[in-house]
Amino acid sequence: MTTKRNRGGDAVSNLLLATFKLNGAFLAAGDKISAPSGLTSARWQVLGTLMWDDMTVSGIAREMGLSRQAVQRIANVLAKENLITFLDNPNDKRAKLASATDEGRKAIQSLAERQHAWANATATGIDPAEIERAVEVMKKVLVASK
Amino acid sequence: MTTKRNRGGDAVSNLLLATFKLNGAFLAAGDKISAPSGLTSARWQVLGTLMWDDMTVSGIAREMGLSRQAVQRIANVLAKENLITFLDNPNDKRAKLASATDEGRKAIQSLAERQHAWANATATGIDPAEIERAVEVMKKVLVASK
DNA sequence: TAAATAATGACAATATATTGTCAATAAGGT
DNA sequence: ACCTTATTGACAATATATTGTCATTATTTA
Repeated sequence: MTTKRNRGGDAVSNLLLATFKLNGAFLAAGDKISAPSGLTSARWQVLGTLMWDDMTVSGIAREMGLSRQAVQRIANVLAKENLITFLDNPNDKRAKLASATDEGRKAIQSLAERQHAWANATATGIDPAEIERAVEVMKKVLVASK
Repeated sequence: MTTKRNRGGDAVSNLLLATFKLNGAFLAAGDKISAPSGLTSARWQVLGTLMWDDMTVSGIAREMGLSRQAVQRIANVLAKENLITFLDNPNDKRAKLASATDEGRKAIQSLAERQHAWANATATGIDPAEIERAVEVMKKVLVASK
């Protein structure tokens, strides 16, 4: 006797497909939005994380849900482009603090306008509460999927 | 005067972050599920698309929302591993039909049990209707984001 | 039917991301 | 203090995915 998916299992499977597609679409949109600033979705995300707080690479990875090494690679690229710098971390000799430079902050700020316009446009015609509920469900599934 | 994100725009931005994280978690889960069959998330997805219908590489890409070349690469790998074959397509001399071999079908079937168990387990404790609503919202956003 | 346009796979370059290993450092438990 | 365990960045190998170009084949349009 084989295990069958129940209604919940089917729903999760459909959520999986929807997530893959939406992920691709969001990445494409992000690349379009960030291209004029010389960035990409991935670099924008890492740089954006550093807008308010200096953080270690490992910390960024945890916050973003990516592997440490993926973020490390991006951070090294950003450092080479002088969008971030690494500051000594008094709390850990290994893990320096990544910190956005003025140039990096400018790059992010120049994106904000386009990002806001895109996000607002994308949301038009959809009940915001609906989207917020969807996000809550996704967070639940995220925890349960592990 | 700069454009500010409204509630909908904020919601879409949060959806974006949730989508990225869930995408990563689903890929990790998929790799775990498919590893015992010698597959990965990506290969499983392409192979799975061919369970019922033979399709061209371009067709698979459209269905999956990936680039043509990404699917082409995976399909070539699957062909090399004898999990799919390319059949002549009477309708198009360029685009052969990718078709799952018996070996490929067996690989997918051996995954089904584990996938069902995972999907059911992931869904437990969450109202299926909630997940279904979330999927509908994501589809709406997918269309709007382009 | 002829010509313009689009779709397709091959090929290549590049970006993104995971996994694994290693040595250095940190953190926790005894 | 000591020892075990965990975290971290460097390095490397590999998988995933996009973008661009090209020649070939299909499709649409005039």
